[in-house]
Amino acid sequence: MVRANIAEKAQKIFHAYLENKSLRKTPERFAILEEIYTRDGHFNVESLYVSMKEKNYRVSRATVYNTLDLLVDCDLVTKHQFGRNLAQFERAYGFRQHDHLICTDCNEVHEFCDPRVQNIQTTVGQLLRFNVLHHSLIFYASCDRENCENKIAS
Amino acid sequence: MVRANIAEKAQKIFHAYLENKSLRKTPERFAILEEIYTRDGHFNVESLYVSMKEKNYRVSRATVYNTLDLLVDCDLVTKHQFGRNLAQFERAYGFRQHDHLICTDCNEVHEFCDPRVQNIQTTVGQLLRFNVLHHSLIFYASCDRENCENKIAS
DNA sequence: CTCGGTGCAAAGCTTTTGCATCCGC
DNA sequence: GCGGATGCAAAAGCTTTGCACCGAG
Repeated sequence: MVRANIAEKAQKIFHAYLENKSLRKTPERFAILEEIYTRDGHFNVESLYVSMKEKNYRVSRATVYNTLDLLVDCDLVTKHQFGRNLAQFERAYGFRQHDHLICTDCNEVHEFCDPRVQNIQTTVGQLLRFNVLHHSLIFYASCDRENCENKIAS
Repeated sequence: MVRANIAEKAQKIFHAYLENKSLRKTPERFAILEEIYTRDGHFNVESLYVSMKEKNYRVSRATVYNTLDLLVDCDLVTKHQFGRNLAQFERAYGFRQHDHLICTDCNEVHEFCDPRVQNIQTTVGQLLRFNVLHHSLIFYASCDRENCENKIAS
């Protein structure tokens, strides 16, 4: 599935979600979703807000926050709490589920996928008698500088 | 090892750390460490600050933040970023390494331990050629209310 | 005696909130 | 037209910073 189709499908999912929850299908909401699916990788509220402002789109931070909450709720966007006071987001639809490794030297964020995480999730859920909905796994690691540069380049 | 010994040992570790880094062994620093090892479970900066104020100990928030950074650096305290803008901390010395499951219904924090996390850490480290120092694994789960009450009681 | 560490308060940053206006339904 | 949604700006909440004073080495 190419990116254009993914973005299109995401719009349909969002439309259905809003319909189902009796929420209004405002142009701002769809514009924000489109902007997100046009971007690559991770982003934060401020960069998303600035991007839209640069395109002369009239939005407020409040609307961006509000819409992101909705998108997270309908699983089109994932929210991460990597740093101290900066929430990071990323697209969640049409992209393989993965976890993150953060370089403590250069702060680069790398992605990885290990099926065993799912197994642990199942085991722990049964053990504690909880229904695990989702998870966050972050590895904090160091690298020698040159190795790091390679990773960034790739 | 009983708690008193753990706290005592932690004080010695901190003393050695400060010595090694040529940092001053101020009474505030040791008072903060003691307060932490006296408490149970998780805490945040504000609650720690209030506790010390209630005991009529003269400290400032700035010093609490500063000291916590040092304690995290020498592995006596672990820092978590559970919620949006509230960093949580917990003692790290003399307590088994574990991960967390957070109930999305009542926000209770439960602990669990699964050795397979270590295996994944090793695998991913080798794969991405990083030296993984530590990790954060959080499961977000829901419970039926009654089950939740039991967990809180235990 | 020096200068790192502290207390206090102000500033900084991200996120939330109040209110008048706007527009989807 | 009604009531939810938006934009703007002010407020809130956690954390950091500037500065004068204090006290560990």
